[in-house]
Amino acid sequence: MEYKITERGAEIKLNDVFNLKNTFDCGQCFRWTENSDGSYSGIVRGKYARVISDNDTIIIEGSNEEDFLNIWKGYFDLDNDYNEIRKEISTLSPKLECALESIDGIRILSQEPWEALCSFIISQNNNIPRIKGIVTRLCECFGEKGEHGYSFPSAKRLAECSEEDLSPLRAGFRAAYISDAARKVASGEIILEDMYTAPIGDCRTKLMKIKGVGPKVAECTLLYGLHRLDAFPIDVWMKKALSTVFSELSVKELGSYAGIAQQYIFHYVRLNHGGDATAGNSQVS
DNA sequence: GCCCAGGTATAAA
DNA sequence: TTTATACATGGG
Repeated sequence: MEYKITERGAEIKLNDVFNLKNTFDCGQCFRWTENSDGSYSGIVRGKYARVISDNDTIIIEGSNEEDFLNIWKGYFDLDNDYNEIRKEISTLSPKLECALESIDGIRILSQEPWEALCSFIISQNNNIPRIKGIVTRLCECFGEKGEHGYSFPSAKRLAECSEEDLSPLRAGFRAAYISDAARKVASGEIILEDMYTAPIGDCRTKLMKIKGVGPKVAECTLLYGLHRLDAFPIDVWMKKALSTVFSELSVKELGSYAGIAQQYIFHYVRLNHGGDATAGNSQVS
């Protein structure tokens, strides 16, 4: 990865691919919006950027060098070479090899831990358009207004809210879960930042003390919010597909890139099983 | 209208 | 330990 800073922003030359659509619209994040020219706009840690993809170059418009190094490089996981990761994973199984080809250029974002936790609490038994709507209203109601939009509200800010205060979100039964998560994080009962390095089993256990956080939300929080590539949400919600399509694989075999592998598997199953990711029945010879 | 959403809490088997 | 249901809301 090489980068240079121009008046336009940060320009990055990659060894691997960065497919914006596959990355931003796959359900790992809910705050990026596509522009009419195929670029995407979003706000991370209160900083706005517009991302443009041009072959092996991506441009993070609006980023200076400091923000590139402190925010965007880590957020977009630019130090990881996904070609190398793909090679490593693809040796495990021919079926998995197909999965890897089916969804090229996806990257696992390293989102803000609290935003990820909150977003995936909202995501349960919900669809992506509505998740985005609730998250948008959450930011508009309780985030800080900047030049280009709102930041994601802090746990502290949300911990101050009653459930009635959260009613404009129209989050349904999830409002109580958001409150409980905000209180536990704001009080220090749960320290998300420790989970970058703590044993992953301990992280799961702690996260699941929050009301409304089960195995799936916990894994997603770890994968997308703490960049734990060893987290593996697919293992807990897509057992059928995993057992029928990739029965020969285990999380252990997928190694430290289990999270990335799960993204490929998810898209493969969606593409090859009529969009029903939970089906996984008999279509594999 | 009807079905259901990359789930979870709760109450039974 | 596994299996069934309710849950708030609204997208398609």
